[in-house]
Amino acid sequence: MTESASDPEPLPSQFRPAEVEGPLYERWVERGYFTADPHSAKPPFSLVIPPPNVTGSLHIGHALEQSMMDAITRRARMRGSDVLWLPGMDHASIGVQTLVERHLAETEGKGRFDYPRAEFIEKSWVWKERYGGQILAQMRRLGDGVDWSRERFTLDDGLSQAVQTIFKRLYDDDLIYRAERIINWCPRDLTALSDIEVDHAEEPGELVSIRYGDGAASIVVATTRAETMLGDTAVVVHPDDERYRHLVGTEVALPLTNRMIPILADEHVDPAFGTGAVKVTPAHDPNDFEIGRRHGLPALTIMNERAVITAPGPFAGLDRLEARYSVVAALREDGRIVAEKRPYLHSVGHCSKCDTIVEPRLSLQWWVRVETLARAAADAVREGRVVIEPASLAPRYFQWVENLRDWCISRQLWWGHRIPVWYSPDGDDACFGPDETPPAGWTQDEDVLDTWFSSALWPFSTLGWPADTEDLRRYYPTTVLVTGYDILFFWVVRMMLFGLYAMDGAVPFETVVLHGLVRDSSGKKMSKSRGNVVDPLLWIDEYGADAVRLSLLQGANPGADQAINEEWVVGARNFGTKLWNATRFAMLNGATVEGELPGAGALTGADAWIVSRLHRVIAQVDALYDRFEFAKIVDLLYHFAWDEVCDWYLELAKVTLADTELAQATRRVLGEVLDALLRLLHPLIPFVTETLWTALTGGESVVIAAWPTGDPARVDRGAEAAIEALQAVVNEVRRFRSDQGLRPSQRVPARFAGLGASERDARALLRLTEPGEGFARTAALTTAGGVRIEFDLSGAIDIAAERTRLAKDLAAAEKEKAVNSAKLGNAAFTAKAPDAVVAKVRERVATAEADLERVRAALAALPPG
RNA sequence: GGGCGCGUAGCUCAGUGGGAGAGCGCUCGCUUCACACGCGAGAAGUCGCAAGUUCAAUCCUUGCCGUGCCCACCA
Repeated sequence: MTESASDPEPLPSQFRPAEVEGPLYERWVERGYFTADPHSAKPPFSLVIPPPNVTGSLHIGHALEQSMMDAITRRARMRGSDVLWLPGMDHASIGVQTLVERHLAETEGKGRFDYPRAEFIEKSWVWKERYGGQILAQMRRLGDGVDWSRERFTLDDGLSQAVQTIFKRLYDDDLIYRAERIINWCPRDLTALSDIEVDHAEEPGELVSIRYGDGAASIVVATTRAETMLGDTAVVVHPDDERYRHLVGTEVALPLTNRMIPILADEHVDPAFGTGAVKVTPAHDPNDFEIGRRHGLPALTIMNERAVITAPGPFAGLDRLEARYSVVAALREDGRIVAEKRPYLHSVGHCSKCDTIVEPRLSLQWWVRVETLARAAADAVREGRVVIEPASLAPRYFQWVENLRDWCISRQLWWGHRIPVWYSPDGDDACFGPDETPPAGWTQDEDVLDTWFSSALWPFSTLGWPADTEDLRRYYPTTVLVTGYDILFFWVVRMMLFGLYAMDGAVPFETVVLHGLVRDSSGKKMSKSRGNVVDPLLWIDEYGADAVRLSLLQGANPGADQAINEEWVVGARNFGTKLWNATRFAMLNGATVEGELPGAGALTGADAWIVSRLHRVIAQVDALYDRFEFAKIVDLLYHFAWDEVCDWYLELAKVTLADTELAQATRRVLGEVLDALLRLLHPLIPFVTETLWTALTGGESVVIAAWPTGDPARVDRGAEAAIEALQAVVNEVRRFRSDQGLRPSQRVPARFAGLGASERDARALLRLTEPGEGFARTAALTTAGGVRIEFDLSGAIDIAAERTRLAKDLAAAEKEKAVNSAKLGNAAFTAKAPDAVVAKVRERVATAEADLERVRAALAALPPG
């Protein structure tokens, strides 16, 4: 840095995000801008962060989600609300436990069961501190205006009390129960999983057909899981299936064992599939379990929790996949394999955390009875008490909530909320609340709760529930929830279930704003295996947080996935630089926010125009915020700032700034427009706007500045029309100059007719000088406004090029006239089309005729040659 | 199998029953006194295909093709 202390420039020549973002953020936090005040007279506006899992670091999707929330809350704050954006993290029970186990295996070579439970949990807390801290640091880098004084964690004391309280309430209401059913079991993580923690994938397997029994009493069944036959307790056929009618009620010998099993009839069977006969393994298949229950069949468990065969015999001790191979081999040897289809493509469920093939397992677990809760959750949305944005995603919500099955909430894990049920030595069970003490000698259930159980309480547990706190009364229901559509089922639905239940029918949030997934530049899903994952922090380091935020919001169409690419971020960074230079120019030229802005009638030319445009834009931005249309908000402000303010207004201001009479008004308008523009952009790009706004206005912080108000009285149609006419002339002449190969710097003499007060502006923008002595007309240009411009090109004009271009214009105008005249000639059109449409077509014919006129005149004015 | 969505410029995406748009990329020109992370000019699309409704279809309806997602089932 070689800048001298007397450097007259109020701003350095370039914005350096890395140097200013950190200090700016810490100042905002220290000054308490983000701290909610329940005693404030302002209206409350609240939202809770979807708590990131403490499994690692933030990804680009978090950056998008938090950019949206930050924009929403910063604007709400500027609009005069008492804003609470509550931050926190989720303990992510199975997610973290899996990672900790993996970490311990790598570092200490030990498994989970090599540690006492308490020690394992201790190690998990160490993990939480490490990665949780990383996540919080990333949120600060992004600029999240969260209330750090209210940060929560799903496993902290208060939230644990909330979990225990609602568990007991549900238990007492008979909405939580314990039952033995088939659940999804991960043989590696050794825990039950809910349906949505299982990912299904089409995979090649085998379908083998096996003959059970012999001779006339035999029946052929097909299976993809031959090893489960060891636990078969029946064969079922469809009751109407003529092929097997004679066998129903008889028994058949189960191969490889000495057991006789019944052949039964059940509606579940599809006679058209396979042989129409199904083997039934009630302990290892959910459908078979239901069949078994209907017919009172025994359920034989033939595997242990690690999916190793326990059924006595030659297969005992084999893993399920080894057993499958061995069982088929043994059957083949017995001549019982009738058919084999391999590969056979079918859907296989995998543990969403460790990818192990899940094993349906008969198991005693805790369940939430969802029927009544789900009905209330559906009603709340149907009745409009909760609004889903975009509305097009509401069917997804209903599809889920209306087909919800009871929720398995117990997990055979250690990291999480332990189930608050105790058992007496006699085996009785009872649930105890946070302030109750179980009788001596009773022991607590070993299992913990599904991580989503505590997440479901997040909108009110974080505010102090079950205590009747000031925060809870003021900030519940929360105003808006921002989250990905992919989490609708996991989280949003469950918050609805529990929120309505715990809060006596009060919804957890008034609006759900759903965003899509951030994908790579060609629209592919980001994944570690593809190697196309981008780390938002790397981009923040290189281009600044504002650039990353803006590039993400620029693509954020409601509920839709978006592609992201480094080039997008570069473009967003460039926009920040543009703003920087525009503000720098304004300040170097005495832009001011002091004093009253001259009234609408007192402004002239470009000053009146840009103020008018500003107020239109403010109104449009407000309307777009109401629908959370971030991509459109960015588009609108981007083009207003770049095209209108920078490309046109600043250039026109250069003219008036040189005029002693007009300069003062322009300095004030410059200050006014940039002040408002920076406020409008602040929720999107907080750092650069803060730097520029404080420099421009001398104000304390744009964070606490007022959001601009659109004033219809400031809209000046006359001023807009005048500048539009000027723009038409300037564009036309620029095209002429470019076609003619005239250097931008070359000053060209020209004579105007018909442009009036804007002539000086046009001359300045176009570098046209007054005609001097000996001005000889060599070319004339007329424009749509009836303006005529004559050039003295001293023979330098490329007449052939100009003639070609004019011929092209002529053809376009002729076509335009023909097309629209034809419409007017169509009686059906003039009779049935709305008057406004007909009038518009008439106008287009008139415009085309005028264009024809001027192009012909221009052609005629061309010198021969 | 059920449901939802998408197919618009080279790429990523907006959009509307009545004149096809943006960003990036591309071409040409420019050290024009805020900015080359810039300025100016320009090229580029049978709006997936077909039929229908309509005075009028990129937009509405139906079918087809392609593509993505969600749910269920897959013995």
